[in-house]
Amino acid sequence: MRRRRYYCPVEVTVDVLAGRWTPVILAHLKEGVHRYGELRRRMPAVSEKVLTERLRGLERDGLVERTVHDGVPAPVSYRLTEEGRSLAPVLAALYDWGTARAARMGVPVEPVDGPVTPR
Amino acid sequence: MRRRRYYCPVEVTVDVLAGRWTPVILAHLKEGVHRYGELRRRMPAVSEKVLTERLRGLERDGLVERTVHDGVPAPVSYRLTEEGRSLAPVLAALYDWGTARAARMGVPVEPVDGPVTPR
DNA sequence: CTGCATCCGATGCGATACTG
DNA sequence: CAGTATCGCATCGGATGCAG
Repeated sequence: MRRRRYYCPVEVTVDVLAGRWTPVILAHLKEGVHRYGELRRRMPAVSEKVLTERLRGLERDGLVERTVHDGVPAPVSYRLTEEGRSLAPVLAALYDWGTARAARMGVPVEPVDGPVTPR
Repeated sequence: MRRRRYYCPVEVTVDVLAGRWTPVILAHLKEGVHRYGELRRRMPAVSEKVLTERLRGLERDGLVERTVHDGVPAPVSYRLTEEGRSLAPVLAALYDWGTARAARMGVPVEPVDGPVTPR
């Protein structure tokens, strides 16, 4: 973990989900196994650098598993670990509130490759 | 909102909850109205600068309401707005997962409910 | 008590170019 | 296809000092 002492459980969660894109990556992986390129398509606004950095960090924290498959070039897939799947309620809550907030604010949300529907 | 386009509802939520301390502040306010000093006591690791910045931002985003009471010096209290209270499921999920994660990792979480702990 | 002002380092993030 | 390497800006956030 990053800090010595925690005074609220929320601080623990925030440490793991830190960064602008970490929760978004996990929300997509919650839907199933995804290739690197699939994640890129679903997150057009994130740079390759940041996407890779976050995936490495999530791997280090034990939330995501990286698998290199046979093939040329070698396909790489990412999936949630058991620990990562335990975040499902958090990710669903983030998703639901974002949906409602966007509706209240009249802000459009345009998923790529069809809806990214949780659950 | 910060960005023009959203490709996933989670991005909307993350924009509002951005920052290391924002979710923690909201989680404390979810428990009830709090004075500035009470928030300081419950969040010993955050600086006054950041706490004030976040509270102002949350006020701007319509999640928190700031009230100056009579008295010298004037007491100031903070409470969630209706929009802020709509975050309750998100905050509860963050809290619950943090609690479980800390237990799995053997990391202690020590809430400050009593007197001030000086830094 | 509740803050604001200032400084400043650390980190996050985006853009671009390049590679096995 | 799935990354690395590099650069530079922006933002975050901690420390300190001061004020009404």
